[in-house]
Amino acid sequence: MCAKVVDKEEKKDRILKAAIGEFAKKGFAKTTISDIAQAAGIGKGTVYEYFENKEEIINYSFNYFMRFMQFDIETILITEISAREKLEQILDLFSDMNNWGSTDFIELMFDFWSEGIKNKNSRGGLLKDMNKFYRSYREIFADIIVKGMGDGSFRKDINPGYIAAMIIGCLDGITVQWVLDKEAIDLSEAIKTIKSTILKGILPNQTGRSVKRRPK
Amino acid sequence: MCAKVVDKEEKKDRILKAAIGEFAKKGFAKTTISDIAQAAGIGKGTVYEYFENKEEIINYSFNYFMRFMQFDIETILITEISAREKLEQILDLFSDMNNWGSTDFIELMFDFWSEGIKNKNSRGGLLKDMNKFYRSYREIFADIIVKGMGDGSFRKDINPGYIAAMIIGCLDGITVQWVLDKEAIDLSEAIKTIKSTILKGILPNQTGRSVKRRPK
Amino acid sequence: MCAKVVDKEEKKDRILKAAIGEFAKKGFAKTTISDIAQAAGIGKGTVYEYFENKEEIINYSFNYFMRFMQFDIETILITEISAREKLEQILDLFSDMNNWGSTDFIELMFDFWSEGIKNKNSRGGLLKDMNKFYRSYREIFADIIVKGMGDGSFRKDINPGYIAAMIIGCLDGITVQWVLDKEAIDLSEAIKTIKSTILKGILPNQTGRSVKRRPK
Amino acid sequence: MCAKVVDKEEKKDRILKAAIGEFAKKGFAKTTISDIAQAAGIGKGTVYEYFENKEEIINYSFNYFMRFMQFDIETILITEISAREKLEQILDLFSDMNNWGSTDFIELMFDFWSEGIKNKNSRGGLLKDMNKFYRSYREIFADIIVKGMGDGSFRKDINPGYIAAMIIGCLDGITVQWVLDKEAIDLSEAIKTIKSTILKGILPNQTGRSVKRRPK
DNA sequence: AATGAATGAGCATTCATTCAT
DNA sequence: TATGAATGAATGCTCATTCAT
Repeated sequence: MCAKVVDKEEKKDRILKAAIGEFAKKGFAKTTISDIAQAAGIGKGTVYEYFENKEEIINYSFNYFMRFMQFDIETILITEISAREKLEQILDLFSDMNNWGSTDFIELMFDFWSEGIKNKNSRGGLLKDMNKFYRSYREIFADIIVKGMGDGSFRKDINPGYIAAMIIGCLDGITVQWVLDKEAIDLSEAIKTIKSTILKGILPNQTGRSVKRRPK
Repeated sequence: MCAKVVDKEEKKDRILKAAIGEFAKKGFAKTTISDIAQAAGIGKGTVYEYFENKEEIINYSFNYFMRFMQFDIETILITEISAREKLEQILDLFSDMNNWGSTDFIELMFDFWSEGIKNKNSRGGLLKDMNKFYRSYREIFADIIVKGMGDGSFRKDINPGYIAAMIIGCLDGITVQWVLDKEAIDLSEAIKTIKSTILKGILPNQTGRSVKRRPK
Repeated sequence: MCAKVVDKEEKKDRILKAAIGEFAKKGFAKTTISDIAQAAGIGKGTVYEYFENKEEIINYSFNYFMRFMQFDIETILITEISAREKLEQILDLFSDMNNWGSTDFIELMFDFWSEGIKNKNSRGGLLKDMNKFYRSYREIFADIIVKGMGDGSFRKDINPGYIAAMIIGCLDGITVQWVLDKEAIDLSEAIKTIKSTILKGILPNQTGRSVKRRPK
Repeated sequence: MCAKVVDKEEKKDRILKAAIGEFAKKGFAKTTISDIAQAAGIGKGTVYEYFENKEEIINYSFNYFMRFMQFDIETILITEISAREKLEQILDLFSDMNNWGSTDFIELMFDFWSEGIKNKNSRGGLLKDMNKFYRSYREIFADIIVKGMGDGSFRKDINPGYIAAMIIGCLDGITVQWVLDKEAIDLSEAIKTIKSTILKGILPNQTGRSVKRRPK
């Protein structure tokens, strides 16, 4: 009776975009399918034509969410600069969050963590997606570290994977503190500290000079 | 005048303990008041004799939750050891989480973050409590840093508060990654990296000694 | 675009009718949404598709209730008869209540009064509706009185508005006594008394003269 | 263990007085046993030592309620004045309600009517009490009417019982309208109208003048 | 395909009543 | 007697999901 040719993927995207917007505003729990449908400009029932249930929307929305969170790391990665500079520039990117109008999207991260871990034992793809994301993120940092280790910018006795995990953890963790208590934490200042401290931690001792000065 | 005598505080505690247990298992959203009552071995209505509503239980449970999370930092703090050693020992404590049977309680942290931030605009005491906790935690670390800076163990050009925030953030952040993806992250290994990297980042350049030995 | 087509107003009416029936049987307090849904032959949740909450159902039901209570005054009003005759005929209508199978609906009036006054301080529309009804009712009677005053059927020294309020009050009040204690009050008899007493009260003095002037 | 000698009746009264106060403030439905106990300055459980259940409190409270409503009719009744004057003075008493600080107690009447009629089919004593009250009230008025009929103050062709019912109904009914819509009804003015209209309705025809003009 | 009307499982919360002390 | 802690039945309301159109 009612037929229409539709780009299914386009519409799915539209719903997801709407969902993320609502999720950011109210969190998963307080966002209803109705909210999402309305935000997407479609009928409530239509949502179920594209997603099995609310959980699936949440799961799918993670990748969409990451697009909002994504900093333009790519550009930095392909630039011809030293590993150390790459690292520094990427870290600097995070200070930008300071200038976002609201931290709604960042706060949504809490919901994803919570939801993801709850799906731990289910077939749920969310945790898998989240971990895929974290793993690839770690890899990016690890690659830089490895590169730096290779050209002597960084110490040789470090484990690139864990340094990567640590850097990401540091950023996540400081973001948590900042989002929860903006009065207590100045994000830029915090990231400056992270940058310089971690760099000192992975840069070779006294660089070449000291080695030269004090050869064995 | 002659009524059943009950240690209200003791009972409140019992309910809270039961609540935390249920929350850890199922998260806030999926834990019903009935669950809590049953876990506490009391009637549903009784819960409301001790708490206004579910939200209040959640709020109160944070402090209870922290007791579970609390590592025995106190002992380390009062021990007569160097700032550096204190720092190292405290960080080592976190590796213990590895040996906890389940990470249910740690995962609950996600719910607290999520719930706390949702109360952002309400009079809700949860966010306040969480921030109080984080602030005092930062202070503990900052005090150690300051001490270390005073006795020359640590560099003088660092900001103790942000170093503290960074350490805590690092631990939180790495815990997140570990909890989400235990296969990818070995907690002990990660903490070793954090420990050594941050220490290198805040320890003074080995310059002092070399300078002495080789003054200009 | 292609959705179930429902006459929302028709359905709202159906729910209201069911609600009124339940209310009449059990009163507001003891009527549950479930009762109403069941009586309307729909699901509990459906009720909430049409009404915000129970209070709204009560408020809306007043107008519906009045339809049950409404006597066919209109017909009398448009008939070409004297003011006095109109008044008498309208009062006679009330004797009809005698022949209603049950007084459940009349008794419901008590609930409306009680509920309406409780909404006194809220934005609640019930009291407003009730007062609107009473005001318009008074106006109807007042108009008749004024007409009768104009053509000399009624005394000139009476206040039509208060006479109207008195007549309505009389009817309400006698109904209360009758409903509460049918053994003690014979409605028809009571209304006869009201009719003749009030008429004597508002008819001009000296009926005797007219009899003399226009003897049969 | 806990013994105390108590005047049971005195305490029952205290509870009833407290109950009526709470009922007037919030109505039956919204008044909890807790409220009553607190207002009476006793424990919740103690209430049940004196009353079977909430319904019984309501039932018993009617007589208490009437005490608040009672106007000092007695004084007027025993005064040596004419029947007509008695009637007028009693009616005037009702104008006093105007000066009561609040109409909470009057509004409670709605609850009693509603509750009373609901007990219609139960053994409930409330309806019985209410009817007893109304019957005795009618009797008081009827007695005055009869007296007036006897001494020629009032017409002989009236039914004292129904005139009494009508007067009381009039007062009840006008009070309802006034309580619901004080802006629309001026109680004193309304009672003036009632007084003069009913009096004209029951006073013998044509007063002295017509008699003088057309003596038999 | 699209829709939104219909639904009922599920939950937080209230409160009259009981009963151990 | 007096009490208030304990209780669970009862209820209003929400919302994910279904399905007739």
